[in-house]
Amino acid sequence: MLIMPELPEVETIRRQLAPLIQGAVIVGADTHWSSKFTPALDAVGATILNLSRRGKYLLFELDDGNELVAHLGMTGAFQIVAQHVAGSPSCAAHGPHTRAIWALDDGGQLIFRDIRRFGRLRVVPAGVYEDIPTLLTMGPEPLSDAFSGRSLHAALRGRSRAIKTQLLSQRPVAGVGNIYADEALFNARIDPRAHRIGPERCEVLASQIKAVLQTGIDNGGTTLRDYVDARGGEGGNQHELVAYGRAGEPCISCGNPLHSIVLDARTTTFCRTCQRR
DNA sequence: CCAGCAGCCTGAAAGC
DNA sequence: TGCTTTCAGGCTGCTG
Repeated sequence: MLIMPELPEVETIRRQLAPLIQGAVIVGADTHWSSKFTPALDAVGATILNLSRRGKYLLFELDDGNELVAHLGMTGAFQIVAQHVAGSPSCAAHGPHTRAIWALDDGGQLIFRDIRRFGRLRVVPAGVYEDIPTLLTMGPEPLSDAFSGRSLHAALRGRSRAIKTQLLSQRPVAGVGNIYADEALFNARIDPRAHRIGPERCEVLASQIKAVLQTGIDNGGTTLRDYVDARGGEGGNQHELVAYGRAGEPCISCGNPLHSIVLDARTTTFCRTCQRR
């Protein structure tokens, strides 16, 4: 499975998973040996009260005052195995890419798979993110009123890096990754390498960030290759993409071929004609 | 404080 | 055909 979980994909997983695990007691666990995943063992004994999201992070609220913080990295995915499974939970029993498994009191199991192991699991006191710098310094939720053209412009002030790099840093706004950054910048007609964005263009960009993320959620996320969500289904947002993954194909606005560059080690697709610095 | 960048990973695709 | 190389990229942690 290849997935690229940005805010819409994580939100889709959250909505599907939440009703299946709320109120469940974690009665056992097993993890991959890496310290990226072993902290999952610390959740054993707790009850899952709620599942929320901050940017691209999933937050499992536990009844002992702690929080299980999950980041899906590039290829992470959650799945519920509903049928009763006898014996201790075992990652090895669920294929080569299972990195964590939690046994629930109803006999089911919550499974975290992650082929490339870019994901990470941690248990921290609720809301205490001192050891998770990206979460600690994360900007406002893009679909909240706290994020606006004004807040974006203020966040960019005094920074010198390219606008796309800023967006991916999670600091001006939470949850934007490579796909939706390219889409929003295309729709806002802003060159991803632009360094200075005035108040008016920040208004347009903020509006487009909200729009592409909301559309992504409405479509159940973007499916690349054989990505599947928590239900094993696939999203439909890939059919809406106008920039990401379309290098060499005609711009939907001017018809010229879209251009591809590498910006901060990330593939970046944009229109040289329509998008201005 | 900020900018820049190597490193982490593995399967798919491309190259030879 | 089969082996090797390249590519994908969110975040962390180090250096300057």
